[in-house]
Amino acid sequence: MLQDLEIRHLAALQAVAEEGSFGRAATRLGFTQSAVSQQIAALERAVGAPVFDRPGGPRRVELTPTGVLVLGHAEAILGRIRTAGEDLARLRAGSAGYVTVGTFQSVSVRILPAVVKAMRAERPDVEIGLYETDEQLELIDRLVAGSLDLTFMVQDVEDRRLHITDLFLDPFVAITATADTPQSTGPMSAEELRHLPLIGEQTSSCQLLIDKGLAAIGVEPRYVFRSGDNAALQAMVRSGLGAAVMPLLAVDTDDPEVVVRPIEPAIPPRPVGIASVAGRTLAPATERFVEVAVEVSEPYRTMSSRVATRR
Amino acid sequence: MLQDLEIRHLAALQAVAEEGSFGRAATRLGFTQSAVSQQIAALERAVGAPVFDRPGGPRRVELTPTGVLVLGHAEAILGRIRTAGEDLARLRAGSAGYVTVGTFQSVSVRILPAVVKAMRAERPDVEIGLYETDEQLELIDRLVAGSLDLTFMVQDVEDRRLHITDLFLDPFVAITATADTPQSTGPMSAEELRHLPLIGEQTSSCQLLIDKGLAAIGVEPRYVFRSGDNAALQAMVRSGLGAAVMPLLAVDTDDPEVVVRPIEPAIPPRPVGIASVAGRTLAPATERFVEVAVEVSEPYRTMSSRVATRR
DNA sequence: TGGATGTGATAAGCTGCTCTTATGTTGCAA
DNA sequence: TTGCAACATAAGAGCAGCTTATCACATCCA
Repeated sequence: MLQDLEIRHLAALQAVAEEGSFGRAATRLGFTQSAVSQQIAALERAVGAPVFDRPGGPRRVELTPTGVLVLGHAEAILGRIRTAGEDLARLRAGSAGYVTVGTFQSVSVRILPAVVKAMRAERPDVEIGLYETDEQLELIDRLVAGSLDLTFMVQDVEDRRLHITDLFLDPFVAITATADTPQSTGPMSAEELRHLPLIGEQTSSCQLLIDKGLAAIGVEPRYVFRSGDNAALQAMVRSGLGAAVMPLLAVDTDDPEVVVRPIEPAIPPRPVGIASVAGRTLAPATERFVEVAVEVSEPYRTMSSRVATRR
Repeated sequence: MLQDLEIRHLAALQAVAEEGSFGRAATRLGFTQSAVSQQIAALERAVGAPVFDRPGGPRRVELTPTGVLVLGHAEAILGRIRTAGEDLARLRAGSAGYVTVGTFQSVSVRILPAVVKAMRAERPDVEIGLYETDEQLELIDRLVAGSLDLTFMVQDVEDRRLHITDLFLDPFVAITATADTPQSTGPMSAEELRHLPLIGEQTSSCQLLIDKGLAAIGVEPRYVFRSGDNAALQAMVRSGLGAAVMPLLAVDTDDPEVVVRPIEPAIPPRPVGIASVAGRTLAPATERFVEVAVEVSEPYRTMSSRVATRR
């Protein structure tokens, strides 16, 4: 019975309660008195009891206790609809919303701070949530499952479920301790790599790429230490434990104690992109996030081409 | 545009979101797939954007960001309707609700405690609000204005706006200090009253009734003290300052230091009743309050007839 | 690769709701 | 009593929304 309630009935209830008259309420709503009368009758049928006392004659109609109760709920519902409209307007304008983004270590450190800063400056009401892991498959699973709107990723696989926006090519470089690199910083040869003790990541999607790349140029790496943390890895190199092959993005290039050297012959750079689920509608704020990510990674596009093409 | 939203559309949105399929949602709602498809289309027209991504084929349809937002509001609204139904059921059963009652001093002390106690025992979820004043016109104004559901009153006027339930006749009696009343407690004669110093109320609707009644039996009262508080008044009598003419209900008959005596010839008792606004629908809890008031004042009906008929 | 299956969209037709217009009914006021 | 003002009700017109039937499309499996 209550299922037959209609929003229009609730609006009529509110208007009549405020005006104290079916006729005036009808004028306000743009209906005839008869229509409002029938709407209230329908509402009373749905509710199962009269909502107005009609004293007859020129006196105001007044709410019954039932009417007072229903009006309370009606105003809450009508208010909800009003705020829903405001929320929709903000969502449409992209000025508000949630964006949940998957990320991994090197992006978190080099790219994300600038993206988040730009978004906060441009659209302060957009909330950004982050989820970081170096397991790319987990990022993709979460993206497809819907708990992420976007995720940064390395495009090492084709996945037709994803729509990927390219950001830049991140070349693999070798880093060695400055103290252990007397000669001028030329490229690192495969021959040299073959004999150096290496420091690597824990087994991860990135490390697999590195090993595959090294194998392609005939290097079977000899790891003497592994760490899951890029900064720790670089500290090991700095202390002279060995060299490392890392994606450029993961390297702190401001560190004077290490030398960054391209690898010769180059191994294929990892393409970094940002992915959404193919066919899924994105909120404007989310689409803007992608654009901002493209803008912010502009320097890495030129830099990577500089390093990558220097072979 | 948002005005075209219908509750049925919101229910469809919720069902489809939960089922992940238009067809299954339709089954659940008792419609055909086509109907649900059209309902969602209508909702999307009202909202101005798609609420579902339809991947095509046997995959689940998924909410867009707009859909997530609208669904949030939809569930709030549907929840409101559900709780409205529950509230209505309770109101209908009379097991809950607000009753606001006007009262005056003597009723507050002698009648109300028993009524409130009985109501609380019988319907613990009914809330009772009280408003007390000895200005009867104010009680009636508030009742008619709607800030009171009921009011206790003395029926000294005809008022066609009110619907009055009789409770009992409250006789006027004389009280004198036990110490000053050596002879056995016979009725108080007009002659005796004429010579006694009297203690009276402040000018109030009740005091006016008393003076009118006394005038009718040829007594022009000589007041030596006035108080607005019945207990204070009785204390004055107790201390020997004079006698008092009071409605029986206002007298603490358990006080051994005062003697309660009928007046001879009797002056017309005041009829105590409980009033609601004529034509106004009362909540079941409110109607029950009136019934309980009638039950509780039963002893006063027999007592008043006992005293009043003894003339 | 091609058909079977499952899914949503769309067209057509019909039902029924919800308006409007017109009139009835009721309570108040003069 | 009459007149007025307000809500209720009846009847009809228009249209929204449902059902049936069909299309279009993607996946899955042989």
